[in-house]
Amino acid sequence: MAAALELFARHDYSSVTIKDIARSLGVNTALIYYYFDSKEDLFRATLEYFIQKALETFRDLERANEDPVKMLSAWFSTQARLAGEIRQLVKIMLDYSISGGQSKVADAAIHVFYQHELKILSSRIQLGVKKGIFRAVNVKRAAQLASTHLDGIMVGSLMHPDFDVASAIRDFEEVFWNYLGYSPARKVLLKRR
Amino acid sequence: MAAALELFARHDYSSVTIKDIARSLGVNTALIYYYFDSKEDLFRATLEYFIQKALETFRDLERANEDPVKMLSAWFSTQARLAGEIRQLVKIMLDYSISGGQSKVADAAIHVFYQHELKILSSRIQLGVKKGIFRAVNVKRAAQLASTHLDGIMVGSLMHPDFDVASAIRDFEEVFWNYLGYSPARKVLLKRR
Amino acid sequence: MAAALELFARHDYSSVTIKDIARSLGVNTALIYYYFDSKEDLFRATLEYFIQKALETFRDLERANEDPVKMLSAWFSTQARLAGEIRQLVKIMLDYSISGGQSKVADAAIHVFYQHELKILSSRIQLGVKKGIFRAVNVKRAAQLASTHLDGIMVGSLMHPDFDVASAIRDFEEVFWNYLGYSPARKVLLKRR
Amino acid sequence: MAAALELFARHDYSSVTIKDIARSLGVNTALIYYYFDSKEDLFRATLEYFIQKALETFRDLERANEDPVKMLSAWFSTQARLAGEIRQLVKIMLDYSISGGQSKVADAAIHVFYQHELKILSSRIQLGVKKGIFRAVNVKRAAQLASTHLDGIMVGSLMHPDFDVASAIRDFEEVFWNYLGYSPARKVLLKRR
DNA sequence: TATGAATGAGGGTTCATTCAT
DNA sequence: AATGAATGAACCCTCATTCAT
Repeated sequence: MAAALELFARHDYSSVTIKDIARSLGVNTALIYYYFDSKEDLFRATLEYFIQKALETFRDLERANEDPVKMLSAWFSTQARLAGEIRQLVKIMLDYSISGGQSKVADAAIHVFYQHELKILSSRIQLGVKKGIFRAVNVKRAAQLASTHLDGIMVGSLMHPDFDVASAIRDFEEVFWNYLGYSPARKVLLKRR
Repeated sequence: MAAALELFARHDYSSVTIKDIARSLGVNTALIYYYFDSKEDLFRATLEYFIQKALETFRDLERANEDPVKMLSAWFSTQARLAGEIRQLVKIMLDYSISGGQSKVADAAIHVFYQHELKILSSRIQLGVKKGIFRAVNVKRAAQLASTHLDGIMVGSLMHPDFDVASAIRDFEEVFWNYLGYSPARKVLLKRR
Repeated sequence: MAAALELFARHDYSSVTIKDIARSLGVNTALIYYYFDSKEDLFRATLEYFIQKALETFRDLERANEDPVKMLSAWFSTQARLAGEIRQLVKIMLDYSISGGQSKVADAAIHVFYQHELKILSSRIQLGVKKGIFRAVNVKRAAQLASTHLDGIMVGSLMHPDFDVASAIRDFEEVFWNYLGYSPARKVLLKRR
Repeated sequence: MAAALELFARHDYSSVTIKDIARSLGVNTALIYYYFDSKEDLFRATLEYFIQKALETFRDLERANEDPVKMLSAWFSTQARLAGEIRQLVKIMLDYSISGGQSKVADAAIHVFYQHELKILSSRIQLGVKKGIFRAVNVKRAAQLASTHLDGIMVGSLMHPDFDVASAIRDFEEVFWNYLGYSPARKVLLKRR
């Protein structure tokens, strides 16, 4: 599945052949069919697997950071650190969505993934609002905004080879803190190039 | 090219066959090759054509609105109004980028498209800053931010069937005005659901 | 379809490849798919086509011979003369039946074929009985008997390379006339080896 | 081999996979190769085994019935009783013959099977003729006739789902006794529906 | 005796593309 | 400008068979 992700993330679903995947693993084509029912099944399994992995990362983030500011901050830096992986995931989710996903399970996985992301962001923003750290924004809308923007960044990096993901995330982070009415520590801002 | 766009926007490049396109036009497959060198050529031509069309729209926007606030406002509402078309365009640009675009001309077209969008946004934001309507933000960064977010919205609407593009644009618009240190006219805010 | 029949009659359905058929025609494999939806479609079309052709032969037989004895006599000699073709047809009908035919149309064609054969035989036997040429046999049973035996002969010739179809038909013919209580012209019997 | 027969009799040789056979036995595919050299070897072995079994039945029949009428009568009723098994056997012999059997041993087995059947029938018909029970028919031809007709019946039951084997056998039996110039016991005829 | 994993060969099918008209 | 027919290459998938254990 890692090999499949690698390829599916670089080319579109139809361009990736089972032979490509097998070759990249140094195994026989037929072996793929020993483990997966079909190309689509492999794709779906890969999608689900890496969605689960990403969810895991999110959950860890949530568990490790009670404090809203710290948590959001960690979320941004995780997105920056794992930009490569996340871009891959976004890319194959896009591929799947575009080609008119057939699998209920994969549909659900994607949905759960975004719902979970929103939930994590919402809950901490909510907490921040309640604690008076943030101003009284519409919590759901704020979470959606962050999630959507990160998608935009991933897409930007897919389309423009010289897109600077790290900078883009920092820029948005600044806007987002500002939007929440929170002034982040100076050091973060000083770090800026 | 319109027929091609329609299909390329709904499925991925590889899934769309020349036969599909010919059938949707009620003509013979071979006829496509009378007008285009190859499938890729048709795709490229389609891409370029609709990029040009989009650029046209942008240019009209620019020409019609001298005032920064009006222009940005018009830009947002155009994005909302033409969301369907723009999403199609974003989608095939994504497809093209992902499959590792080979054509210099298409690459250039995509580049020009985004550069132009940034240029329009930048120039008016700059003007607003100079006029004292906006605070002294980093102009380029602000333009990039808006462009990126709109991409995120388009992608969101590609992936989530029930994604509310209009709302998402309005939400971001609010954040963006806020970021620019500008308080938009009341009516806009009152319209909010 | 003639080329397909030739091959389907010699080997089983699964053993015959589309490539074989294309090669035997000196055309490209893909061309087969220009005319037929699938291998199965080609098989079905072939089956139906040759069943129709066989029915035609039967109908001619019926039309040409009013007299019961002449008609049955002609039927036997036609079976002998066209043994090669009929064996092919029986063979692919067997193949189809065995592999659990899926097509309603083909099922119907086979059914119609046998029903028509029975109808022709029955009607003339009936006439013979009415005219007092034959004894009062159970008409349907007699027709079924002849039809079944001819199938047996075709199968025999499929299984045993040295099976003498002509003799077998003559032998059965004698038994059949005897069964109908009719004494055929001497010359027929004198022809015997 | 019983499992193989079951499958080979229901579908054609090529359609039955080793995996199918293994699965129907609840064992691993590779295990089949522990006992048989190849798929063809398994098929051949199965064929030979069930031919031997059928021969056994014939031999028993021969041994148990000295009297020609009783023996032939028993032969017919055995064919009716074991129609299911015999049809399976005929079917795979057909499959084998059609696909151009390669194995000398299997060829020989099929040949021996039919020769033996003919021998049994011939010898008893001969005896009946000598004893004056039957008229002076051509013994070989009479045996061949019965054998061929039974094949026809089996084929009929393969092709037509509602083919009534028992009736067909009874019908032919009547014709056959008539042909031999023998009037069977009344009870047999009365049994007719 | 039995299994899971692996392979090579090939089959059906599709599709971009071309050719003749 | 338009079409029907034809082709070559490739792709997904299956299957008999083998290997290591």
